[in-house]
Amino acid sequence: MKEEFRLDNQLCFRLYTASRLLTQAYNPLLSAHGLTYPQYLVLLVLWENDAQPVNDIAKRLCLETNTVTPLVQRMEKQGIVTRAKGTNDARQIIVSLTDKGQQLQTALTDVPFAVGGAVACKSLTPETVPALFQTLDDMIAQLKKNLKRDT
Amino acid sequence: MKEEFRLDNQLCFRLYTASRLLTQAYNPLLSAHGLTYPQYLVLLVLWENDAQPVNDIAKRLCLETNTVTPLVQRMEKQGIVTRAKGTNDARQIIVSLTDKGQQLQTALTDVPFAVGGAVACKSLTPETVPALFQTLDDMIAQLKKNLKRDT
DNA sequence: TACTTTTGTATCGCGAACGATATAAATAAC
DNA sequence: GTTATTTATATCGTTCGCGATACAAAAGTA
Repeated sequence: MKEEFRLDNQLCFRLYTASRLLTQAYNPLLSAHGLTYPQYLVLLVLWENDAQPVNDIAKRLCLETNTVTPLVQRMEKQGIVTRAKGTNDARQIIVSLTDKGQQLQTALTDVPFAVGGAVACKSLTPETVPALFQTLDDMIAQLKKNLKRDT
Repeated sequence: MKEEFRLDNQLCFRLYTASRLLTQAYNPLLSAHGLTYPQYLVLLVLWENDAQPVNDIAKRLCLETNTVTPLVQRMEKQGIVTRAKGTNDARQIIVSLTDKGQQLQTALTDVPFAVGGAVACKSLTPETVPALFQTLDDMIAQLKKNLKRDT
C-alpha cells in the first residue's frame, strides 16, 4: 500500500468532505426558504450585481452553463428570478432578481452567522482564515489554468 | 450589500470550488480506466482494508449508505468489486475487490503525482500542507459533531 | 416466546454537475 | 454578401448526493 494512496493523505478527499459537510450545515437554513445551496450561490452573485447573463453567473461560480441554466430555470419557477432575452445580444438570457429574490436577502440575514457557528473551531481564527483563503484561492487559480490548458 | 454575503468572503464557496476543480483534475486520469472520483475513493478505502460492509465504507467517506449502495453496485457491474451477504450479520453486504480491482492500484500509480502536479502552487509547500490538513480535519470534525447534534 | 426497537441495505425522487450534442445569433473570413 | 466560425443557451444522459421511505435481520424488552 503506497503512501500516496492513503485516504488520510488526500487533499482532495478533505476538500470534498469539508465542502459537502459545510453545505449540509447550510441546508436546513436554506430549505426553510425553499432554496438549495447552489441556488443560494446564484443569489449571492445577483445580490452583488443584478441582471446578469447566464454565462457571467456561470463564470463567477466556476460552473458550466449547462449546470446554471436548469438551476436558474427552477429559480424562475419559484418566482425568485426572471429570465429575459438580452437586448444587445439576442443569444443571452439575462437573469434578474424579482422582489421576492431581493427580499430573500433580508430573510437570510442570519445564515452566514449560523453557518459560521457550525464550523467554528480552534483552527479557524481571524489570524488563520486569511491564509486559508489565500491557499484555496491560489489552488483554484492554479487548477483553472491547468484545466483550461488541455481543452 | 452586507459584507457577509459577498461571494469573496465565503469559505464554503471556496471549498466547493476547490473540491470540484480538483475532482476535475482527476477525471481524465480516472475515466481512462472507466472510473469516477467517488468510485476511486471507494477503491482507496478497499485498498487499505479489503472486504468491508457498505456501512463501513460509507462512514469512512462520510457518505450516506444510499449514496454508496448504488455506487458499489455500478462498480460490481464493471467487475471491480464483488458484493456478498455477510456471514455474521445477514443484513450486511460485504464489498470486496476483484483481481481487476486490485490491479487498478498498479494502473493508477501515477494518478496522485499527476494530480499533485495540477494543484502545485506556491501556497502548497511541505511546510504549509500539514497546517492546511489540520485546519480541514478540524473543520470536518466540528461539522460532524454539529450536524449529528440536530438529528 | 412474542413484541418493539434498532440497524444495515436498498429503492425512489429530485437537484445538482458535467460531457456531449444541438441550435440560433453574432462575428469573422473570404 | 455569402460562408465559416465562434459564442450563448439549451437539451439529453449518466452519476452523484441525500432526504424520505421500505424492509428484513438483529438486538432489546416484556
